[in-house]
Amino acid sequence: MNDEDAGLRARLVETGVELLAREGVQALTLREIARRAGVSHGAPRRYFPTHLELLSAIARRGFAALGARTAAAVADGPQDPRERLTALGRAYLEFARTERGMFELMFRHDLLESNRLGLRETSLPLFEVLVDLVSRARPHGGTEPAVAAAALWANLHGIAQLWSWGSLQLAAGTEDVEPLLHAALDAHLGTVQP
Amino acid sequence: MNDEDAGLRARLVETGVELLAREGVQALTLREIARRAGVSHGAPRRYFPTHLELLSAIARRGFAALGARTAAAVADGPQDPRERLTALGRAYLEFARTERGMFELMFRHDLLESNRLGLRETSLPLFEVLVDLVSRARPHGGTEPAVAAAALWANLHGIAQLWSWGSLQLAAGTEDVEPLLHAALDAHLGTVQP
DNA sequence: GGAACCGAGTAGACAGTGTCTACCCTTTCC
DNA sequence: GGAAAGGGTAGACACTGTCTACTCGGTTCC
Repeated sequence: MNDEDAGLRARLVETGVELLAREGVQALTLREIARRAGVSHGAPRRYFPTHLELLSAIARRGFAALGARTAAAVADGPQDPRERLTALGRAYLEFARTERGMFELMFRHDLLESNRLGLRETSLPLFEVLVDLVSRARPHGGTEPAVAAAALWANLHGIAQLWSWGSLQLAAGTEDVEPLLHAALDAHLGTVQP
Repeated sequence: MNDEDAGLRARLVETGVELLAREGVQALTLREIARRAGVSHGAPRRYFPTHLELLSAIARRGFAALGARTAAAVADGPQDPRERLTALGRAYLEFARTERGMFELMFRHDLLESNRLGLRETSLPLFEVLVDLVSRARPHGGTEPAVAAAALWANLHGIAQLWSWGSLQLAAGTEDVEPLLHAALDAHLGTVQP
């Protein structure tokens, strides 16, 4: 009882994150999380009145991680906005690939609707970075920057989503997601004509 | 028992489709479907060994409907490939909006993984139409047609997905999805410079 | 210092779920 | 006419999420 005790609340979320990574989203039972955290099945109820609220807390960790990872990718690379967008997109797709269960949980409709996710706080920063980069990479664009950024985001998300279940690689006829990423970036930012 | 009797199998799927449209995906319990179909909870087991297989059969109806609707939209309009792609995209988004529950069910990961969906048969035709239209609307494109079509599809799908839970309209600052559709089409097909 | 209280976790109940198994009932076949 | 078999019933089982009564260790009163 020394390792990051900090109350049961945090331990439950932590346990959930690990369980999710290890065994997938269908393993995220309220009782199973409680079991792994070493408490009775009624204990979580004090902190999370319902199962969905616990899942939302876990998903929020995912949004934070995704935001941090994409932000790091953007900060690391060179300054060229297009390069940064490439890094951002790659990080997004990489997250969806490696953190499959988390990514699936994050975008579950029943979670998003009963919105205790606080998306406004957790994912708007990421989006603002995106708007900034897009408007700098595409200075003479016709469509409004926010709309263009939203369209690009949707493209990244769609690629991540469809890629994760293999139908897209079948359609595109490639085993690598990189061509799709570049196709999306070329499309939304304009191909540099040599 | 005259109304489209045709065996319990079809009736279960039909009941599931209606229940899904009326009450959403969380209402699609095996027992509830059986109840509404007027049989005992063990009856479906003869035709669908597991709950997932019944859900897959229902989802397959969704893919068929989506394919039919987009095909009709493409066939109806004018011949210009870009106009047809606009109609296709609009039909796709409209389907996601009006058939929310079905759309959600169709792209559930646990369904897609244990793949009894037969996606190769149900959604590849739609994709081939897409490839054809894209290559005609974008005759001098740099990227391979299949990849470009896949990227566009992913964009449509991402817009549908993100739009359906309201974060995208918040981000893009619009209540209408049409600007996003046009942004995506402009991006992937190239803006016609006047 | 003892009593009242209160936060935190336990344990059992309850309805509902998916799956499995034993049991009917009707129809068909020979 | 009796056997066989397909198609549906009904009950059991383990499991889930939620609710409620309870316990137990500390803290706070007076």
